[in-house]
Amino acid sequence: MNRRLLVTSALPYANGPIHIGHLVEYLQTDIWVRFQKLIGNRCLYMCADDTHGTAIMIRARKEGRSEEELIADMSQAHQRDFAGFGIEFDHYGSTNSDENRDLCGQFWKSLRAADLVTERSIEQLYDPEAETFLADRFVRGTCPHCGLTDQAGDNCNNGHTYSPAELIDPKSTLSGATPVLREATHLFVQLEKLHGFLNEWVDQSGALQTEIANYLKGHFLSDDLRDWDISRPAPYFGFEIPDAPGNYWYVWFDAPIGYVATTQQWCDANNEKLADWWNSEDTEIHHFIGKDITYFHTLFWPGMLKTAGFSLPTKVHIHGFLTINGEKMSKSTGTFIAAETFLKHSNPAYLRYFYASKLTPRVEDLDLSMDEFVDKVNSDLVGKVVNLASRVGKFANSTGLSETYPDDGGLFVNAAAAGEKIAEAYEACDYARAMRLIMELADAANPFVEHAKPWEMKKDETRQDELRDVCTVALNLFRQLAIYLSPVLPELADQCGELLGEKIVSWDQSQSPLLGCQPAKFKRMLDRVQKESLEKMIEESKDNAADDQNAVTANPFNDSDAPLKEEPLADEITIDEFAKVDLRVARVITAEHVPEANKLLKLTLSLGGEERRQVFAGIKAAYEPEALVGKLVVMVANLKPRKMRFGMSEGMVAASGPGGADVFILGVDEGAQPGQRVH
RNA sequence: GGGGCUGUAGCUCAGUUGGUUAGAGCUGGACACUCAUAAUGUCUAGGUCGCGGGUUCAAGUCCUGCCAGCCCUACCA
Repeated sequence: MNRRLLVTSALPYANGPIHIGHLVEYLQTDIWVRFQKLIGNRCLYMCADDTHGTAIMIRARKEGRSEEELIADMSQAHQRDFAGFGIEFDHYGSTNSDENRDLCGQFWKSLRAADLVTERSIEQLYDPEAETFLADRFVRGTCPHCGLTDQAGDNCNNGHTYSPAELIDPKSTLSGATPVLREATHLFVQLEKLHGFLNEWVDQSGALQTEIANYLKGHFLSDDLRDWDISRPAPYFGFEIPDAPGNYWYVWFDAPIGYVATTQQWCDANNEKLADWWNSEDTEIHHFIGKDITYFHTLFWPGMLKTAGFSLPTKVHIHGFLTINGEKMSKSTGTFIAAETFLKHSNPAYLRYFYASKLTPRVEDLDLSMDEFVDKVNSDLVGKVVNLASRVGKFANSTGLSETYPDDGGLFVNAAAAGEKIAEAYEACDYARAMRLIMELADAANPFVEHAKPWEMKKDETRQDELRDVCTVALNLFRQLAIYLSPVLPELADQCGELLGEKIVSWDQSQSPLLGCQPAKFKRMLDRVQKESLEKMIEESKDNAADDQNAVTANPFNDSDAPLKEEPLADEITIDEFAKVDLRVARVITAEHVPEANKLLKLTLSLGGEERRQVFAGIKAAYEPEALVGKLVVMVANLKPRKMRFGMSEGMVAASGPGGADVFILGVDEGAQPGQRVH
């Protein structure tokens, strides 16, 4: 009996482009959906752009255009990237749609009716310049516990946690303004009232991987569930709450409802009923998400669905993050690779196969090692699979395929039988296992050609029937591989279909051989990965990141680019070379004018204890001597002493600026000790 | 600090309900072949299955204690 499946991937946020980390999820989902369709299940793949929230509002403002323009562009870019990787949605929507607004209203009414909504006033930092409330990540300042500067709004690098209101000298990252504390009324969902339901769902439904169920039980469900802050005061880019004017639904309220709204749009266009998909015992709902958004999808979302009377997820498939060469993706090392950049330099089929070969049903991070990537794609895909077709393709074009399937020592039957296990692996999202099983078949197929020696038959007029039989076997074994791989490599399946004149549309085609047909002229199917192309990809990603960095960090403070232009960066040095420069913290003990000098002050610096250095510094126009005494400065302590007209200068005080009155001595934060080295 | 996961050949991993000399692919070495995208085939090398106890006729496989790595979360599990 055929199943009905509704499948979603998390909605990508309209604040940035798709990168290869995102693609783990969309490819995992796409492969699953293609597999389901191939085995004959009715399956819809729904996705949309997640468009609301402060970040979008701010970005649009910065770019000087409306939010609608921004999200329209972003949606187009996202869909272009997804299409480039062969990710095929049945419908791609947007959370900023009429359908979504209506459905949000419907969910909201249910929450009200169930008496789950409560109201409370909270204090939050407010940016008076940008005229908006600030989420924690939009505030930076000094940690109230340890004094570290430029720390995030809720925790510092030393591991202290605090509320943004406690930050010393807080600054808004949006405008650079000092935020003020303001009170605002927020609406909350009392999730605790659904505690019993959630306990049971997490424990009994089978919708969650066991490690996730354990995590939820230990982490959240063991205690009272906190109220969920579900509204944001104006200004906010989103939907205004109908019965609470001036308040907007928090982006995490309307985002998952976007799954339903997108289905609604698809239904309207295809003359189907929403209830058949979101309110039916006969439809399974499968969400694919990353581990970072676990609790939105496993606590709030089921709670909302339950309350509003929709079907609960049959399964929430949670995956880990992508690492590259064992490390987190990083802009500076060029491993933060945009989908677009990847497509420019490489073939999406490679990434589809590589991810498939690494994905398991567990919540584990997936590592993309460049060397492994090259090895795997070249030896598995090209060496074993594509090469199988390539080595008999030309012969087959002249011989055609036999009318009856020849004796192949049981290879075809064996591979047909393996289909069941492979299908089970796909179903369970254990693609790594599926790929392993398929490669075993490829490993068995190649020796057949080797031992049959078709090239000898080719030269002998009397052995053309034998040659045709070998081609028949080899191409049918290849076709089985192409069918089994088609969820991962749809293009290869198409090429196989073209070669043999029968499109691959169903898993069942793997169970019986194709006979008596005339293969088309053989065309090359897949090139080997060039390592150099990956290197170029990484180089370009570095450049992109550098551009980004400039765009992002320059903006909020409006820093000019003139200083850097006037004095460009020096040649790169190694850390060893840097280590030769011994910078030390020093305290200014005395500072006096040098009568004969125009620009110099004579300083005595202490490196702690009895260590003293006399330094002449060209800062007369910028600093009064009295103001310097007692100050901590940074000096170059191992600079070769230089004899000046006024005496020996035994080092340099570090300062920036073009000179004259514009000189700025480097200070050191409180707590530093004279004599400490600067690393 | 707490929770979870992992630790098997140089690398990536399989090892079913404990049962004969622990497997695959890649890499390395030797040879062969030439149909094929320097692809392929045959042979071969390489492991005290993280370490120590225990249960058992028998443990990579079960129990226990350590050690290491990763992930999550932190004066709340």
